[in-house]
Amino acid sequence: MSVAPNPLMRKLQAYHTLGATDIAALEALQGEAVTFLAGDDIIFQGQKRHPSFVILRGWALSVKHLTDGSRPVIDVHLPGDFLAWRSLWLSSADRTFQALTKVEVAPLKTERLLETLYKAPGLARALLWVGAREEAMVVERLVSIAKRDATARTAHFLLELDARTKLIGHHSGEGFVCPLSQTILADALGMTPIHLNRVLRQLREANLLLFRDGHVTFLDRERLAERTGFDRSYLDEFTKEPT
Amino acid sequence: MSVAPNPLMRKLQAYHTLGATDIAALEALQGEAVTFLAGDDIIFQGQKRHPSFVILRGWALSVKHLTDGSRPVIDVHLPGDFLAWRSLWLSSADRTFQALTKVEVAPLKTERLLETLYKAPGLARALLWVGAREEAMVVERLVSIAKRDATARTAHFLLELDARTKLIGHHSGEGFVCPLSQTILADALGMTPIHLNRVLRQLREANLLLFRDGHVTFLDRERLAERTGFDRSYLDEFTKEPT
DNA sequence: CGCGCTCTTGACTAGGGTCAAGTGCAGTGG
DNA sequence: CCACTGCACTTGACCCTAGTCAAGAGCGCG
Repeated sequence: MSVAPNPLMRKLQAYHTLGATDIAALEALQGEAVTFLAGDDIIFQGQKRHPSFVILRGWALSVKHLTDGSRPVIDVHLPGDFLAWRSLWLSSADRTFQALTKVEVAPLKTERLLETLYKAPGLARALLWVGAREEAMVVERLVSIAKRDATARTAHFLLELDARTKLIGHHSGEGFVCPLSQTILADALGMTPIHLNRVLRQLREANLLLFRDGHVTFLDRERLAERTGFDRSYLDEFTKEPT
Repeated sequence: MSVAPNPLMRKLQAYHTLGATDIAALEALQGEAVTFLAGDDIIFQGQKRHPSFVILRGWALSVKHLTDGSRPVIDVHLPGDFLAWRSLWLSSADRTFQALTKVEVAPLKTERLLETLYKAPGLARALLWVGAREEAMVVERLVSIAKRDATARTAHFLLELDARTKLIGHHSGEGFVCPLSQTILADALGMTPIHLNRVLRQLREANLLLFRDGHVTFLDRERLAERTGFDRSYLDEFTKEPT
């Protein structure tokens, strides 16, 4: 598996053509890289005037602290993803971002953001696209948890990660490296690790996919998509050229 | 119940002070009002180069068409809310927006958006806040469906609508006018209308809230929040002054 | 008057949660 | 080298929340 030198650039370029101005503006937005170890909090819920980052290497999670003490997983974040850029405009961070693996991130210099975007409209368009795509993913997960059963939900999420890792080049063709434990994956899918384990066994026994030793391997994407009602058009949003 | 003349302005001003430039820019963004009747599609899923609107009067829904033919409700939209502004940057609308009641909307003129925001930074800040707040609500609903039981979920959603209607002045102090049918509300909460009906009965018999004749009336917000594990700090995000 | 829609309630069922026990392995210290 | 601990994973048995099926009431409307 080859690792792209710059996942963010790769992701943006997969969809929009960036000019020299845009690329320079994007690079000027990023500060010096910082490293967090697995388990570290990168930004914590309630933090005021928190920074925002873009992930260079490694995976992160966002979790939400509830009053009952539980910490459900909201999302997973891959290289090339932004962390907490929305909540920059709230009074404080609305969730905690933590390193899932060792993670390298670059802080975003957002003081002159509006000016930067005005002067680099190609970059602006690409970033607005990223924002819209993120919302589409959250909405898709909402639908997934509300309407689909545990098996379809699991398959759907793993197929989404399949597309996301492809987009940044972290993909082998057969599958991808996935540092999520079953416990965390179950949490992100709104079910118990015990039940996820049963679902994964069924998928494995049906020769649809393997989730093992930190690798997800698809044995039959077609049948998987069909059996779990996976909506192809939803993935197209990620790759299709806009009008 | 009094209806504010301009719900959007009221919502933005509740949080940010807008200068004359910002207000002029906001008004210049809006085109001439259009009316849709209850049940009409305002923007449909898959529509390319779709418009975006701000709601002046009435309630709207966004629903997602799935391959199995079902149409789960993603969100409800109140006066002062934007419709489909995120998906402007995708190749097509990712969901259908439909009028729940008779709805009056103003189209947004987004051609010169970046320039407008650059020249009216106060407005930019307010709109970024709106976007962040919307994401926070979707995330909250995700958590709700994933982690909370039917009763807590219902109470949580109605308390959220309570806060939203207050913000735009569509509120009586005791409760608010709610044109949602039990069928639609159940759909938005990821449960069956039958079960929602049972939940509402329990809440009514416990003297916590009434949902009747298109009105939601809170009998005991304190006890409701406590019994259902409602997170107060989540609501603060909507009203607290930022740093 | 009858159709259709929302709401209501009851009886039954099943998907997935809870509880419990056990395996395998990596790290740590004796 | 071998306990010992902790964590991730696995599986079985049982149970409960919420879905499904069914029937009926109330009401607006052509």
